[in-house]
Order: sequence, then C-alpha cells, then structure tokens
Amino acid sequence: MPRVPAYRSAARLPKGSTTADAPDLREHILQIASSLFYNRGVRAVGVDLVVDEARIAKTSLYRYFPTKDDLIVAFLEREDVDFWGTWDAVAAEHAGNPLGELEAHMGWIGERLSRSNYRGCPQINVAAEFAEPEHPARGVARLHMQALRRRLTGLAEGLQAPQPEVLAAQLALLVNGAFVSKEVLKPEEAAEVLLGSARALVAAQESRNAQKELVAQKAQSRAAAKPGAAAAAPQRSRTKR
Amino acid sequence: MPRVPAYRSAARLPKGSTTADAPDLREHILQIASSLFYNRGVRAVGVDLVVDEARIAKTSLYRYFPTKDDLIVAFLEREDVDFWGTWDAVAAEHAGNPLGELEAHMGWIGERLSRSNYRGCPQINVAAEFAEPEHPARGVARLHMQALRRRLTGLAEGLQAPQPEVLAAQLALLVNGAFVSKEVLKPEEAAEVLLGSARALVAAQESRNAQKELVAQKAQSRAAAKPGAAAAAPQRSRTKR
DNA sequence: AAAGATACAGACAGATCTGTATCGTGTCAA
DNA sequence: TTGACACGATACAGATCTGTCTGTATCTTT
Repeated sequence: MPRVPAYRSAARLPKGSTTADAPDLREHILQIASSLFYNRGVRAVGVDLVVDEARIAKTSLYRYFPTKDDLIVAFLEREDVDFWGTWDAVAAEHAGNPLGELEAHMGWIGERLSRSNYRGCPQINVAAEFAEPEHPARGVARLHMQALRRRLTGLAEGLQAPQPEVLAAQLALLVNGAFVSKEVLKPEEAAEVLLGSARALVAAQESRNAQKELVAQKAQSRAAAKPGAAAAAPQRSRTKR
Repeated sequence: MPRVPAYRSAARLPKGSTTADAPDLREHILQIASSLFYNRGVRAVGVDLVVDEARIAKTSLYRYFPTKDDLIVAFLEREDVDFWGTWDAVAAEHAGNPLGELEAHMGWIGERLSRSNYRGCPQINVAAEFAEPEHPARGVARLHMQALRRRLTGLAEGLQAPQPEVLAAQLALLVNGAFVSKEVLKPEEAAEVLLGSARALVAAQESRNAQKELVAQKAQSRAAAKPGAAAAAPQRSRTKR
C-alpha cells in the first residue's frame, strides 16, 4: 500500500534525493521522540508511544536505536548541540564584548523560561529521572554541565574577573537555577532577574578587583595607616551591627 | 508466628507504649519509602521494593497509603517540613540579623551539597519526574517553592533591599541552582560559591540603595553639578561606608 | 472466651513496558 | 523479472508495576 513511507506523507523533502536518504527516518524518529521525551518525561514515554506518534513500525525504531537508552542518549546529545548552537551564535554577535555577550545569554535564556511549554533543561531533568550515575544518559548530562562551566569560565576570563573559576561557578548556578525555577519565577520577570543577578555577580568581582588595586596602591605608599580597619572582609556588611 | 511485628524487631522503641502506637508503622513505612524515593528516584522505586525493604506486608502499606501517589505526597510533605525545620532553626539563631541569617542559610545548604549521597532537592526532582502539572506531587512541590520565595522575600525586606521581590527571586534561583548543580560544582567550593553569590546579590541591592540616596541628596542640594560623571554604573559604590 | 483490629504472607489480576519475531508489501537495482 | 532491502503491521515473550484478595497469626478489649 504505502508507495511512499508514512513518515514522509507530510511532504517533508521537496522531492526526496532519490537515494541515500536513509538517515531521514532516523531523524524523523528522533524528532518525535525528543518532543515526547521533553514534554512528558523520559520515563513516562514508552517506545510504543513513540512508534504510534511517529507512525512507524517498532522494527524501524529498533533498527536505528537498538535500545531505548540509545534513543535517550541521542535525544540528549541533540539537545546539547542545539543549545550550544544558539549559545555560540549569540556569542559570535558579541565578539570582543564579553559583558555584552553575557547579558545577551541571560536574555535569550530568560526568554526561553517564559515560553508556555517550557519544561526546564533536558539534561537536568534526565539526571533527576535516572539516579544511577553510570546510566549512559548521565554521561551526556555530565559533559553538558562541564561544557557550561567551561564556557562561562572563558567568559569570566574575558571579563578579567580576578577569580574566573568562581564567577563561572556562580553564573552556572544562576543559569541552572533559572532552568528549574519555573514555579518560583513569574514568566515576565525571568529575564530581568537573570540579568540583574549576572550583573551583580560581575560587579562583585569588579569591586574585588578595585579593592585589590586599592590595597596594592596603599601598600605601595608605605604602611603608615592602621591595618585593622577596612581590609578584613572582602564583602562587608555595611550596616555592620 | 510474629509475636512482635517485624518492623519493630530492631527494637526501635524502648519498650513500646503498650497502645496507641498504631501510627508507628505508618511512620516506619514512610521512612523507608522516603529513603528509597530520594536515593533512587520515585518512578524507579516500586511498591514491592518498599514492602520488601520495610519488611512489611503489602496490605499494611496500602492501609496507610491507599495509593502510591499518596505515599509520594507524604514523602514530599515530610521533606518539606524537615527542610523548613532546619531553616527556621537557623533563622532563630540569627534573629534580628538578616544578613547573618542569609549567610548561615548559604552555609548549611552548601554543606548539604557536599554530602556524598546528596541527590538534589526532592521537590525539584519529583517535578522533573512528573511532567503533568496536576499531579498531586506537583502541588506539594509548588507550595514548597512558594514558601521558599516567601521566606526569602521576608529576608530581603529585613535587609531593607529596595527591591525585596527581585532580591528574593535572585536568591531563589541561586539556591535552586545549587540544588541541581552537583555536576558543575566541586563539593569543596559549593559553600563558598553560594555565599559569595548571595553577598554579591545583596551588595548590588545595597549599592542600588546608596545610589538612590545619592540621587535624592543631589536633588535636594539643588542641581548645579554636571550630571554626566558618576551616575552611570549602578554597581560601583560598596566602598561607601 | 469471643470479637475486632492489626499485621504478615503470598497469590493474583490486569496493565504496561522493553525488546524480538514473523509476515506482507512496496522500491530499487541488477 | 528477480532478489535485496527497507518499512509497516502485529503478535508475542518476559519482566515489572500497581493494586486486590485470601488466609492466618497475634494482640487488645470486652
């Protein structure tokens, strides 16, 4: 009956490149599965549902993904490259301007949070669904998190933060926190809160920098001042009390 | 055969208060289930496992928890009261000193992150496991998140932050971010990063405050000064006193 | 002593899940 | 035309999951 495979019935490719479009079906399956996994959770979605929704045969699914775990891993890897794809695109628009880049990232991430179908970060969600650290999906999630910290460290270095590793970790907490705080944040305020936090963290590092310069300057002009007064706490409480 | 119920075989109560210790078994079941749910994930733990691990009969479990969902809800509610219990205890130690209280919270939360068996925030994890917003467990998680924001708002007001709602949201992101950033944070640095972030966020609000005062002051002393010089960067002061 | 409540043990029903096996059909290349 | 191949459809195996049911033993209360 099917002259044309069911999964192409929606006329996906203009005419189909005669041959060598075998990975096309794989791609189709992965798209459907990714959408289901993301929106309903990985454990909640069975392969039968994927098969039905994608309108394919179970044998086809298992041809391209020998195991459900393989499908999950492919899903996470796909999300990973998508995420870094937009990240890098935004970064390219702000080359040489790390602060502008950071603010832009907070912007598009904040914008995502306010989408109605937003369900958080797939990597974090899957890590919550599979407790065993040796689960294959956890490996992808781990690499994703390391990539996040690595990029943020590069950004912090570009900002000439005195402690780029610390600033990167702080920003990573912030971003991950945004991903899981849908219940806490009103959609409209997400971007503002993110942006404000990032600026505050950067500013704190800058003041640390300024303070360091101040200390160096004072030390240079010899020590005649009493040392106990101002240098003690890196971030003072102001109202002290 | 069992003169004494199996779940008491480990001599849990000194002598057993003859009667009215019926809720004891319920408590025992909930303890075992909570531990399993937290460490392995809710969906990954079946009722049979709880029954085996607690060494009880399935009928007993279903007497106290008519449904697995009821057990999950009880688990989350228990975690909720535990969490706010230690929160409030810490808060009580710093009455009248909101900054000290905030720092103390960052301290004990950061300390938890570094525990080897740490598996994140149960509320967040369960929210990731159950995508349907109307799942009963999601209701508990939602209330927990609202409580978090409410307490942080109170803290921000105590700090006399000019925008307590914003600061509270920022701190909530921070805390939630810490809960899900095990892969990003080295255990040793968790507390430091948390504390530094919280201070930076508070400092940014204070500088905002200072700026407001400054603006008011300037306006009061009439406008004769050139306005372009110092007002640009919102987060600079901090050395102000 | 009788009755009722509580608990254990284990079988069981019915659904669901992953993964395999079988069969039929349409497409393409030789 | 024929054979290889990809795909769909469907049945099935085996495990696991939630929840029910039956039966028995113990303890408390009356």
